[in-house]
Amino acid sequence: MYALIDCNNFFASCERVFNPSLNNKPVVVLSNNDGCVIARSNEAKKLGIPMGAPAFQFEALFERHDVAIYSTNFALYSDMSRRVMSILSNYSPLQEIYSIDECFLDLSGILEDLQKYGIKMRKHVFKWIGIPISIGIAPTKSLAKVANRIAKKFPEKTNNVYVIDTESKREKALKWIDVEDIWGVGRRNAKKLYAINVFKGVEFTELSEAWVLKNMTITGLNLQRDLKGIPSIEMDMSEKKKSIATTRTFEKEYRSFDEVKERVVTFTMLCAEKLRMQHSLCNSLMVFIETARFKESEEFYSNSMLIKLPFPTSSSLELVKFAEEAVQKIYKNHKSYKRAGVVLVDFVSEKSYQTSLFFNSNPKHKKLMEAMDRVNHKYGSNLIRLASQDKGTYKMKQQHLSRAYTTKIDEILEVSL
DNA sequence: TCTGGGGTCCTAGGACCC
DNA sequence: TCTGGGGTCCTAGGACCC
Repeated sequence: MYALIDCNNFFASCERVFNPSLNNKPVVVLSNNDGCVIARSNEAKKLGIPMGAPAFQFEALFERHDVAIYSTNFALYSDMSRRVMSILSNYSPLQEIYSIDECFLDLSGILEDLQKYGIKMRKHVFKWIGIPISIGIAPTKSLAKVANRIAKKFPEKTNNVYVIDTESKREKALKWIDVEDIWGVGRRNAKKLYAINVFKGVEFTELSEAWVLKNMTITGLNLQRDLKGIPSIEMDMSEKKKSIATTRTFEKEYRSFDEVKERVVTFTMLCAEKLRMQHSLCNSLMVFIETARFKESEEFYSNSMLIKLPFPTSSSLELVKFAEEAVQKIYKNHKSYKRAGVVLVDFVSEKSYQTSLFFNSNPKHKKLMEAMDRVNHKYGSNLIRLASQDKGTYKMKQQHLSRAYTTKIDEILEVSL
């Protein structure tokens, strides 16, 4: 059996932990630059504020209903996540951290009543961290997702824990769930399914495998089998990321190459630091820039460049050089840039990798980077930086930022990068 | 005035090989 | 009337997730 544990309205719940006066009140958390709504308390959901809603369109409604508004505080949320995950890891040796607020546990070999086991986890996390969670338990991962949805939808009846452990419960659950609400069925697939009169989960499981494979690829077929109760989606316990990205929408539009370049350099520095943290080297680097996509008065321009590196590296100095080269090639004059990003891909382990006959990463950089990371970690991530980085003079719009209650103050600054 | 950020996996088609 | 067959690797783009 697998459990899927999910924190309820995670970001909003994090804010509530440190400000209990928000309990029973509508709370929303906004994306960077206070742009979109990215988390809502149940009360806010009831007011009809949709996920991803542009904040400026809902200002009047926020005002009218006295909605508590927060800027995104990732230093806080990621630290709270770490704590929740750490507690949950006590309930199984096999934990897949699926996202900042969700994890799967493999419950094989747990002899206790699983409903009680789930309730125990819930109480434990709430008592120690103050975050409410919901738990779905079932014979496969996708069914655990369905069970979790039921636990959330009927909190009183289920105590926020629902177990699918019989064939009749599985059928009942699949008759209940709409096909578009199934994990792995997005808008596109839902449309295809509606077109052939498939609306409920159970109808999806009755489709021929050939149809599913043809129209929804192997991913869809694995999902279908998984929902039938045949485990077809494996646990993924790997801790290393396969790509690392830093992308930002700017607080204003940049017209000069130097401004755009400085931001790209800083993004590369952040990516490189994360890359070193997981002891990987990367073989490719992608840079993209784009103009304001919602502006009708100017034509939208977006371009990207993927650079295949001559050698694998995690040196900030080397990666920055390639990133500058890339941004130079895609930057066009007389445009106003609103967003840019850097993505590192194609990783190898720093412990064993193929060296090149002719070119290799400068061996001196390894120690330099180690020293830099150590200093920046201890004294704040801006202490040692490249001259070509931005000077931190730009300011992200964060009018409603809470404190980094559980971490150092300088990590707030890191978020603003 | 104002619309986020960070991931994973799969596939078709091109380029190349013998 | 008519021009082979069998592969691999890479990449861009699509679809999905939170």
